[in-house]
Amino acid sequence: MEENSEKQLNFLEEIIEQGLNDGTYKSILTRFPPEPNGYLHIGHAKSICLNFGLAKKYGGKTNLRFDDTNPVKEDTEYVDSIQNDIRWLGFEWAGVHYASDYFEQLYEWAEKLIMKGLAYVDDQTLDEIRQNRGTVTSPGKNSPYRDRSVEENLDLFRRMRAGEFEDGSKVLRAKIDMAHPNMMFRDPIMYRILHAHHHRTGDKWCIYPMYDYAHGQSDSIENITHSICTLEFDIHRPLYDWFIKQLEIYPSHQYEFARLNIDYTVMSKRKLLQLVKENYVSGWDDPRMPTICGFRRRGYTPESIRAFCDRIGVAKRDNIISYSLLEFSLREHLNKVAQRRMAVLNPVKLVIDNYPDNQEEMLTAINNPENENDGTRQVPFCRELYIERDDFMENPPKKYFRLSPGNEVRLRYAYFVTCQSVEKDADGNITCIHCTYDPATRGGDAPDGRKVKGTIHWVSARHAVDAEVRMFDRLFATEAPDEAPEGKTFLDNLNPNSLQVLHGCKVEPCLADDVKSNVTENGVAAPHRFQFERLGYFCTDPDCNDGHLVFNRSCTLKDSWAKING
RNA sequence: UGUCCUAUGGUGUAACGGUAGCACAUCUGACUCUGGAUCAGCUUGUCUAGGUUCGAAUCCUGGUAGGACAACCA
Repeated sequence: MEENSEKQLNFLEEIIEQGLNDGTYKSILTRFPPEPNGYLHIGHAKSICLNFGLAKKYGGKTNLRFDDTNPVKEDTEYVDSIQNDIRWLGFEWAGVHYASDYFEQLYEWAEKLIMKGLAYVDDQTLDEIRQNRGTVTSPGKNSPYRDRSVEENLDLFRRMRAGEFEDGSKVLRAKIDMAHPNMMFRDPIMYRILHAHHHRTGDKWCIYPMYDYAHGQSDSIENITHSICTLEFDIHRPLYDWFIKQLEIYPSHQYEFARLNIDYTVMSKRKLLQLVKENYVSGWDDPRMPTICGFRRRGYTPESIRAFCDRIGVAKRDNIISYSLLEFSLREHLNKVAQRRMAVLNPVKLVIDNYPDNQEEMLTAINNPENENDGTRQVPFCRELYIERDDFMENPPKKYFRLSPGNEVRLRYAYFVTCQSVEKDADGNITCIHCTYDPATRGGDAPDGRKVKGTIHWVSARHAVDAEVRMFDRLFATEAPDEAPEGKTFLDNLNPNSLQVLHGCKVEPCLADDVKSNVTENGVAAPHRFQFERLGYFCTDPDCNDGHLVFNRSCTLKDSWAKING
């Protein structure tokens, strides 16, 4: 298995191993380069796991670099959240860098390019530049300012920096080829004038470099060996290489992989921002959001997200991963580590008529059958209990193993009970189920060896604690929410039932104590996670306070009854 | 009438000229004090047409399909 997985390398691992073997580099240095203009999402997690994971695997390092070349969109709120999320995922960077740290160097290199006759100041308007760029199938036209002298360009560029010109009145362009079949080469803009306050450099600059002029050089300055990015930058690579070549600086190389897509969700920062800003969700960390902080609040573990990223692989073809793979990764981890508790989400009262009214007892429950070290706990039991409404049917279909008139089931870790009768209200709703129990089955086993097919969970009505439980479903109702018909947008694909809040749920009393301690994960606050038996995995929400318990459903258990039942 | 990238089961991803494998999903069965977990098993795939070769998922050519590129965004 080990041997096998070592042999089956993805294309990036092959590139790295080849470079290591032929001595192109002694060790590798990667970077994760987010723009601080939004929160990280699961797609970034893929990139993080790749960049940090690859470096780790080959004994290299990874820099965190904020690509902060557009002051109007960026904010320190985002740089904080990004660092938080990377740490929580379990990765540590070698150094934190900012593209803005390199503004001075970038500026000097721009002058160098001007002096080599490879850059010029263009006075055309935005519109003119657009017009003259041509289209993908037709060549562009040279700017009338394209042949200014080196001296004039230098003078103008220095005055741009000095703040003599209005926003949008001039740009610095690389002088390449306005007829190039690759649009990226049609005299790409290197600098624009932006009299805007930058979150780090303040008002020092009024000209800011464009992505193409900043990214490769930033990689080069840091001696990044492998600059790994998503496919849409593929077409930028020749430009990336061009600047490095003309500047005669360290040759970092760019490699592209296909970004992550998951069904029933959207992955664009712009759309996620819109969901937040227009209040379709409660915030960036709404548990329905595909953001890292959303998944964290939903109860996902760093381990499960890393396992997911491992499993989806990496290649260059477009892909849409099934959400169920994410849930599988979560269940796989939580099944091993989450303690079990009993909680009744939709309670109906059950009375054991032959159990003495004045009697109470404690029963022993196993905390986690997957981990003996988690031990056991005591659960209070008495004459009156709550069970799940779904666990009783007056007229059950075939193969229904749960409680029904005359049928015997096991109350988990407690007793066998048999349903004798039900009480109903005027509308015919069941208000109370009457049972008798067999005292000999204490703990859940029958000394006479008789078996029951069904085991149901319960909580003592006298001891239960109230809780609010938030049931989440997919945020979008359609598999590919980005694909909206004419006149519609992705917002029309929102699932109106993505959140269902349940009040008056009844949970085991010990949960009230469980919730009191603080949990951190890699230094970041994290929720308590439990398996509510037979229901799914749930975690505490930050909205919990002293008198009020709030749980989020992270995911359900696999439910083969639901399948049978349709 | 552009340049570039991509094409393997339902979904992902391996196979590097020599037995198409793995995971998820699906379906069967076993087991079970969670209709969970676990275990065993079944079904399902090389876009297409040529070419090279003893042999092609793999190399070559054409086609088809999908994607990226025409922000003073990244």
